[in-house]
Amino acid sequence: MEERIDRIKKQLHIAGYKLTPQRESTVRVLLENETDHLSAEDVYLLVKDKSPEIGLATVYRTLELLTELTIVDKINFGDGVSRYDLRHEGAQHFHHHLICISCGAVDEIHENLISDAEKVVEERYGFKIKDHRLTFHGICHRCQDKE
Amino acid sequence: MEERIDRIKKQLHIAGYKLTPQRESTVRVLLENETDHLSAEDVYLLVKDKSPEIGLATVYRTLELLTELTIVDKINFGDGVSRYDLRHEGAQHFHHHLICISCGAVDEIHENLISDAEKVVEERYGFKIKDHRLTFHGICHRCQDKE
DNA sequence: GTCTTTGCAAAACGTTTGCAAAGTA
DNA sequence: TACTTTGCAAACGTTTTGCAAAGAC
Repeated sequence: MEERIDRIKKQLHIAGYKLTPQRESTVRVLLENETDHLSAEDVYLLVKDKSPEIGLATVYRTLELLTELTIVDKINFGDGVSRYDLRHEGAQHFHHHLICISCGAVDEIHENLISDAEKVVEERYGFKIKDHRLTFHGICHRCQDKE
Repeated sequence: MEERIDRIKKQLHIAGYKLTPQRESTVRVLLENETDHLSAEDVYLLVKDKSPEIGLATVYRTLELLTELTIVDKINFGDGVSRYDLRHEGAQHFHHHLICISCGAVDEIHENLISDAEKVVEERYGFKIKDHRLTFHGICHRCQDKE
């Protein structure tokens, strides 16, 4: 936890930014809820519990900054809000998501499922890949068991 | 063109809806701009050229309806607007996208690049896939040539 | 003292909704 | 007639912005 905060602090400094108390609170909330997919509002409410003076705009600005530095990834599951997901330590690729259309759960897949696809895209389409988004929509194993 | 309109008309009728002039204009715009990735506003402006009386709300309602019937797919490239993409005739899977972070171009890939990944997801994660979204972000071949 | 960051409120933006009028079977 | 669809304007929810105050180096 503390090492990860430290590393993020360094990343900010290198880019010319400070890890202010508000930014640190925001980062901590993201770290403590790493498997969730929090919206800016979600983050704001959680940060507010511990630092009630924080403003929503600051949370938005912090999330934008973290996105720029690829510390978090901004994702959109099509429900009208952006969600923010910490990029995993040393992961060169953004993980994939399984969205259950029955219960709404969002599960993560951390193994790389598309290295073959990437090869095709780079070689056959001459496209230099920097990032990707892969999301499956369907029925999760829990909802299938219920039936 | 006309056959595709007819087929969509039938799909609407089966589901209990009519192909009104406004809906037809909207569908025509989508067909005429099939490789683009139009936002609701884009569609509205194009429809307005030919049918100036149409309202933006009608376009939104039509696009929502077409999405429900899986005639179009609603996609979100993370720029704050939903875009609408005609599902290809007989395509059992939604196509993939290459987004150039240099020039903003969005290219489509119609071959299925992720059948292996889908197998893994279904078998190893017990997830019943209904749909997917795969987008690559990077530098397109045109921008690479420019350098 | 300069430059960055913050909180607040207002504004902006895309999208949805209520409703009365128009259209359709 | 009963039901669907439309256009308009207003409302909505999320995100961004202007600005003066506070903070950091």
